[in-house]
Amino acid sequence: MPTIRDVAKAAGVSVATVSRVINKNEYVNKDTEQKVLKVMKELDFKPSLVARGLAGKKMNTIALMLPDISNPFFPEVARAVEDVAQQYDHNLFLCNSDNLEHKEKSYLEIMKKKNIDGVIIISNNISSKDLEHLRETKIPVVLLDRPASHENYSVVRANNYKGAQLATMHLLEIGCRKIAHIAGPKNLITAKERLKGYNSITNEYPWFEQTLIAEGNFDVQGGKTALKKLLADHPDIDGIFASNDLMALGALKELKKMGKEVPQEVAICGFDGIYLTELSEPELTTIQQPIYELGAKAAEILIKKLRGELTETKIYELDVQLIKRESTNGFQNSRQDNTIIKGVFR
Amino acid sequence: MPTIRDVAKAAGVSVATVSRVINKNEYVNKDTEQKVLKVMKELDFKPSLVARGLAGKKMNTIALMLPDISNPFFPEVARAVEDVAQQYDHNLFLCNSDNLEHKEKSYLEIMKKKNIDGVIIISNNISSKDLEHLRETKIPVVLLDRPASHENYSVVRANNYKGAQLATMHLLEIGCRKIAHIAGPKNLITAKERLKGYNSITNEYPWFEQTLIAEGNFDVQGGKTALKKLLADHPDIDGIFASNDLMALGALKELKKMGKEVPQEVAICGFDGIYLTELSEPELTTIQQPIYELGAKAAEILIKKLRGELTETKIYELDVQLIKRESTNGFQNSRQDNTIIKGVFR
DNA sequence: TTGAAAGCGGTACCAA
DNA sequence: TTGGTACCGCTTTCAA
Repeated sequence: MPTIRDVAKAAGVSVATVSRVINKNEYVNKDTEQKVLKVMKELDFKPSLVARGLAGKKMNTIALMLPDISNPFFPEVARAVEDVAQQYDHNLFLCNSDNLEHKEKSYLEIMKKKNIDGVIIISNNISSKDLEHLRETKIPVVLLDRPASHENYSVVRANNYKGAQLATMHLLEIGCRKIAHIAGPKNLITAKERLKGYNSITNEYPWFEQTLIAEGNFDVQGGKTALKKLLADHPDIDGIFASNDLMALGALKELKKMGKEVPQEVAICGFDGIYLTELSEPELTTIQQPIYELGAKAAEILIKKLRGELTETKIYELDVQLIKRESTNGFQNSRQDNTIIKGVFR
Repeated sequence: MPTIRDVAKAAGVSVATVSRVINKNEYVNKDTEQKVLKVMKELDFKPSLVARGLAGKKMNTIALMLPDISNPFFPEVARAVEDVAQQYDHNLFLCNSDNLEHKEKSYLEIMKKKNIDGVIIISNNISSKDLEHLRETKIPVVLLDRPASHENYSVVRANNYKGAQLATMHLLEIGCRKIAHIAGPKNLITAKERLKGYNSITNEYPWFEQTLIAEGNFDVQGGKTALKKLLADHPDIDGIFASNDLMALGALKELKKMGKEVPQEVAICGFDGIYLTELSEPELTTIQQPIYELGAKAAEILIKKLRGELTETKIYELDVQLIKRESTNGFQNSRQDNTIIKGVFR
């Protein structure tokens, strides 16, 4: 690989001049510029980004830290981040943390050592301390899907609370009269907010009790287990709002196995809007998060930050949307108390 | 961030000595070593990997180039690659190529400029020329899921031919008497091999004809479209082998919509063994590729190569496995010619 | 408008 | 066993 010196020599100019041509930010005589460009072509010169990085420039690399790329929610985020990064001539470092603090810390260290320009973090347990540590190094951070509590960082997230309300209200509106919730892990803010949204609606109903809430681990198995528990306690459940789609799909499977018809006997609604929800049978009603947009927004903000075009740190809350599909369409209300809901909603 | 010179000064030794302590490959006096280590702790010294890279060392970064991380097959590969990379203290560059040649080329250029140590490529159209170009730079390459034709590169792939045979034979064995194939894109070697495998079996049967093969685009929609075409031409199809799981799932959906019972009327088998196959209703019989292992193997080979521990370039063909599930379990053979198959298989 | 040269933060060779 | 220092390939003053 030819170096900048080779080019300079071949073009009969100084290294500095070649550098100027490369970076097009200082005046260079048109003729010399042409000459240099020509030589660069001929030699197939490719400037070393490593050397440039050492000389104080950005490496044009951002990192995306997430729990597990093989979990269906994240690939779409990653895709979005990479698309935007590419658009701005940046590359993507992928970090699977498994939500393990030591892996997260280790990655943060590596980012410093590799002069990563910025990082998008999706994590539940990054401590403020670690983030502060990162901040000393001036590496811009964007938090994805995280709480508002980190005042010092930009946060991109979806409106989980409202989404949960939409889901619960939808189940009520189609006639469900005993709606359970399969909640996510307590330590996840997103899960907590969805639970709150569910609570804010169901609280007002006489049939509501705490045992209508079961916790799952955001995966398919968690949904199955939670469903079994719920149905054991409350055989008359006729509506289920699961805190994410994977658990909803698990619950769906389990209901089938138990011989319950969905949606005729039990209606079910998920959260996230991952691709799988269109493939299940019946197709799953869900609260669609703008997954791609979340990633894209985070990437845009990050890149603007590290370009210095953006300094404010604020919260970007993206809107969610109810997608009605088969798993709630066709529910048969077999009870008499149709009127309860009306009193509440008007 | 403190530099190596800061450490040297604070410890009262030379830069060279500090470097020796860092790299532990030359003898250093125990006492000085301790002293230096202590100072490094105190100053929270983190050696710049960029500087090290410029000085001729490896960047400890490998790239994974694939069509689209949001396609369900790839995240698991990526996960495997990253796990192994991490194990060997390497990081992962993620490149979505969308199978677009210009994106692939552009990424290869960037890899050179960033001193990427090695790359795993999953692509259908990387030309040998591009690869040769990469080879000049001595960047080791491992091809994943690609043809044997690239004699100069290590290749990791699954036994597609055998897998297709397994699938087809399974359908025959459960009693199917007219088996169609939803093939993948003609330009994909994997798809071609699966088609060959299907052909090798069905060729021998009187009912076989070319119109029992329809081509899809390896996605859900492709499966739907292909199925409609097949059933229009051959309403009596009772078995379907799809070249990948997504198309099988699409076909499944479409069959449902048309009122055909799966597996009672039509049995169906996919290929890949992605996670989705366990979630569909009915659960999908499929040929399981060792997806994670494919990625892990590729990463291991690559890292061994760039460490110089491996120089031979060969083909690693991993075994596939038939996973029998509901989509073929319970097929009802309504015909009389049960005996045909027996003649062939014994 | 261009060139010379001092870094950037390490590695590694040569001496001592 | 250690220190001095050229060098990796580029950027960026400072002068010319």
